[in-house]
Amino acid sequence: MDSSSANRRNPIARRRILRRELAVRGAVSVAELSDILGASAATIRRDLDALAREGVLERAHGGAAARNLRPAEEALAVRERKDIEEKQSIAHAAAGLLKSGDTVFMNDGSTIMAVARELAVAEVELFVVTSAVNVAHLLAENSRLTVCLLGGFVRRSSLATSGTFAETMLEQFNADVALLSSDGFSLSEGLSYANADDASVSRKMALRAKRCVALVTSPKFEWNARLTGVPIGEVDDLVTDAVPAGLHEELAEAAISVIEAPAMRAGQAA
Amino acid sequence: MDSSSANRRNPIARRRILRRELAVRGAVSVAELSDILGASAATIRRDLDALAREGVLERAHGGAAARNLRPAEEALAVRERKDIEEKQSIAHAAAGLLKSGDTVFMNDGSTIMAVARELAVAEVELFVVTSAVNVAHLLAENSRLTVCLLGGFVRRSSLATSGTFAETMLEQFNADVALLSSDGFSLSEGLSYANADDASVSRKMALRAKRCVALVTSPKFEWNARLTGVPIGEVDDLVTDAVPAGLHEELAEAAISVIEAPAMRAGQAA
DNA sequence: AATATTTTGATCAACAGTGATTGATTTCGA
DNA sequence: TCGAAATCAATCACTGTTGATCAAAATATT
Repeated sequence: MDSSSANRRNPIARRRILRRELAVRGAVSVAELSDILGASAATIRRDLDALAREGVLERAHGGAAARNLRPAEEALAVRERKDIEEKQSIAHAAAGLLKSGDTVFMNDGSTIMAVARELAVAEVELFVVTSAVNVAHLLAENSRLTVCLLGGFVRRSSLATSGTFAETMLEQFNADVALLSSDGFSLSEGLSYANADDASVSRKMALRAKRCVALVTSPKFEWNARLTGVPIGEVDDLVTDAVPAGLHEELAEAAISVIEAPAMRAGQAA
Repeated sequence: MDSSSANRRNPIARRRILRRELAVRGAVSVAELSDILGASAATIRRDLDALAREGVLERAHGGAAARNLRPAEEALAVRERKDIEEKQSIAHAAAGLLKSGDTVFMNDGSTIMAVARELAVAEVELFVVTSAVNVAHLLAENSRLTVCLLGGFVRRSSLATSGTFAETMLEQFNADVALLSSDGFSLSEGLSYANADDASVSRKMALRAKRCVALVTSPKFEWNARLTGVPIGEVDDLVTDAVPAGLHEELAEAAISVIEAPAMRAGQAA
């Protein structure tokens, strides 16, 4: 009724109806749509292909299905996929800094998750304190590692715990190393975060660890996220895939030792 | 209703329903799916094979089992698969006891994980406090649920947190309902556990909740595990697939209300 | 008004998804 | 351990879908 009245209309209107129809029904067939919208199958197919390119839906033989990855899951999945190579080499280098017996803080984020994957196959024995549920989930399966998970509310977007519980608990630990990722990094603001909980937990980790190692992928350089978490003075080491030109000297002045681990696209050394 | 309306449709929609079915039930048979989805067994088999290649599930003769569990920890996976139908119907019944706004304690174990799967697709809004990392991991993705994870050491065998941290934290909550699984159940010893941490956390949950609901699969009846966790007096409700003959009266005397949710092997009501 | 650009619908050969059939394989109960 | 029943992989024919191409129509541009 509603839809048929808007038949013979322009592409934008048609696609809007199409999207709504898809949202309501979850999945639609080309034939149905052609019927509802009064357009030929060819047109519908073109629409669907376009919307698929936009990522709104998933094409299938005979029709399409709405993309309902849960928002959180999708966001995480996308983040996981970004700059994978860079994150992996950073993670590998960072894991190399740890030695058996160390107590390690790890906050959350896709770079940290990459470190966790490294640790899962490494041979060091560690005591790991983390706020990331997925990191704990992965590492707890390993007998070489003792995993302590900070308690508190689990945030949907990042699957990390936060809040008073987490911070109070954190205050009872003293770590050798804190491995910290962030949303932004600059010499003026240090490690910055889009989320207040992340910022707060990360700062506390930095303060309570002897050595603070920042894991920063190159796109994050010279970018300040909303909140400053760890001031630059707290940072001892910086692990990154590539340091922007001109930053080397300033980092040296700030007494930050830099470990460069360039991403290896194809081949890689053992 | 939900599934049948989207029947005879495109592959993606079908596979999505299939995945959801799998997520909720933990395991599915080709015959059931063929019935539910209105597709031939050949098609279902092709779907399952495809999803198995994606690593979503594990193929088996006659059906498939969910595999959202980590690749490791075989023991957990095995326990997960034991008495699946019983656990599912218990989980379904237990989930039905909860109403929006409730604060719920959940300990850990495969039965509890089954409840989590139910809650993931249910429509209640809850505040969930749990010691199980995998439960938190699953539920945190859901916007209807606020998840609070107890902190502390993550045990490898069960992927649950325990220790002083967890217990101290637990003491700050007051719940409406505690959903508790156990390793053994008897009228003399109540809920018993093989692990001291489990016993201790569960007891504390029972004490701090207005209503204590025990989830017990029938093989656990009249079996006392090493440690008593929750004394029988604390138990208000018992959800189980089948109560052994003769136990009904004694349970009534102990003022425990029994909810029997027999396992459904093949057909199931919508 | 004339022309360029985009959108649309029709046609058709190639193709993918489905269900049925078959004979091999596995599972389960006796 | 054996045999019956269920499940499987492989194959085939059928149907509906696809993408490409092209001409007509609608729309925008000059």
